[in-house]
Amino acid sequence: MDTSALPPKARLIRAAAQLFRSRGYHGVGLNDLLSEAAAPRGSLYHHFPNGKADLALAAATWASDEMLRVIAASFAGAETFEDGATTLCFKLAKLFDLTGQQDGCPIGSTLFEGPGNPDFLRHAERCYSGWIEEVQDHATRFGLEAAEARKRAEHVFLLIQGGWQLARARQSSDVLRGLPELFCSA
Amino acid sequence: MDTSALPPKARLIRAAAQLFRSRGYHGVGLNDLLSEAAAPRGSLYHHFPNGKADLALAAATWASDEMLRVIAASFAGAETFEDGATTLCFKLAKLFDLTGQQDGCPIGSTLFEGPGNPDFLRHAERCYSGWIEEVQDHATRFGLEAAEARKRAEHVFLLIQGGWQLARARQSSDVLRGLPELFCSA
DNA sequence: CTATCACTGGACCATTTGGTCTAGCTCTGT
DNA sequence: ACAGAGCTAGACCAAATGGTCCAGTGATAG
Repeated sequence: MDTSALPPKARLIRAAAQLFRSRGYHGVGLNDLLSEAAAPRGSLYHHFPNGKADLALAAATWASDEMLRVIAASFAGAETFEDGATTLCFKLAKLFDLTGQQDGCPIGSTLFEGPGNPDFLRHAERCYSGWIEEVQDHATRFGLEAAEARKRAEHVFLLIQGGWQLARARQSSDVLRGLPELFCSA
Repeated sequence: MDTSALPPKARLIRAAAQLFRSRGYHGVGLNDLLSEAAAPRGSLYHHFPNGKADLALAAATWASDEMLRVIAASFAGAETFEDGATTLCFKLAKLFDLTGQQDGCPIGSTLFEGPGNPDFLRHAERCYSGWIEEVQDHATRFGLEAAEARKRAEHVFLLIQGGWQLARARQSSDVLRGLPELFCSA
């Protein structure tokens, strides 16, 4: 992805999302961040007055929105709920391979570390809820009753989260590709 | 847990396991670590020549062994596989509550950050494999055929991993307690 | 043309980071 | 009693960290 044409703020967000996802919030220094984004220090603190923390929140939001788009795209051409969820798993597997096979959930990696920062956890909760609701909406669209739809959506969410974790440890996207077998038999 | 009577090496490992689990590898400084363990710097580098990295590996091993014990205990008095797995989820929910409702998987939090360190990922993979095999063994013990046992074990593992993540974001152990509903209907 | 403004560039700073080193302590076995 | 290993204590260090500050720059509005 060539980001050199984007305005600095967007470059910062993308660089942050990418780096945090693979090394975690505390694992990324401002120097890494700024050189990756090819932006000077001043820009960061102009666009994000609270510095690293603000940037992390923005990066998480951006990554979360991307994820929503992936979910929507997966279910767009689906015939059934299982069909859409399966496509989603395969898309994520492909993404996992593209990003070097060692990135976890963009939200978790970015936000699960600021101990004294309740904003981080609250934001993570909001992102995750958004994902689950998006999947749930597609489930109801396929005719599932509300409670059942929620259950199926959470099931898929949990499997994907777990799958990311295991895929990371194994450095293999096969885990993600094997997920459909688990929620289809249900 | 009173660790003041333990030898310094054990105190370091326990403190490391606890701190890494809630703040991640890079989120914990040596100062935090040493003051939590009430051990001087010299001890750390005597017992763990490679410093923080060695300690993290040791802490992960220790945490992984604890987890194996929890799994074994959960299945010990179980009548069926689902029974044991359910007990496991409830035990983990309790543990989650006890540790302040914001700790994730001890392995993931500790080992998924050292970017240039392949040992970390390999070690994580070994720990996870150990957990899955332990669950799988109990599944076969209850009469499940090998392939089916592995599938069920992986399913439970993935749900628990995902559950940890979501529980952390929601700061609620209810997610963990709701997992049995998902693997029992399968 | 010029005043204003959002933005950039980078020098600079206090603090913290992970890590080294060595003097001395405390156990052991003889 | 003594030697020597095993271990502890903490002073010390270079490098990196997140953050501040302000002089400039370029575009836009009057």
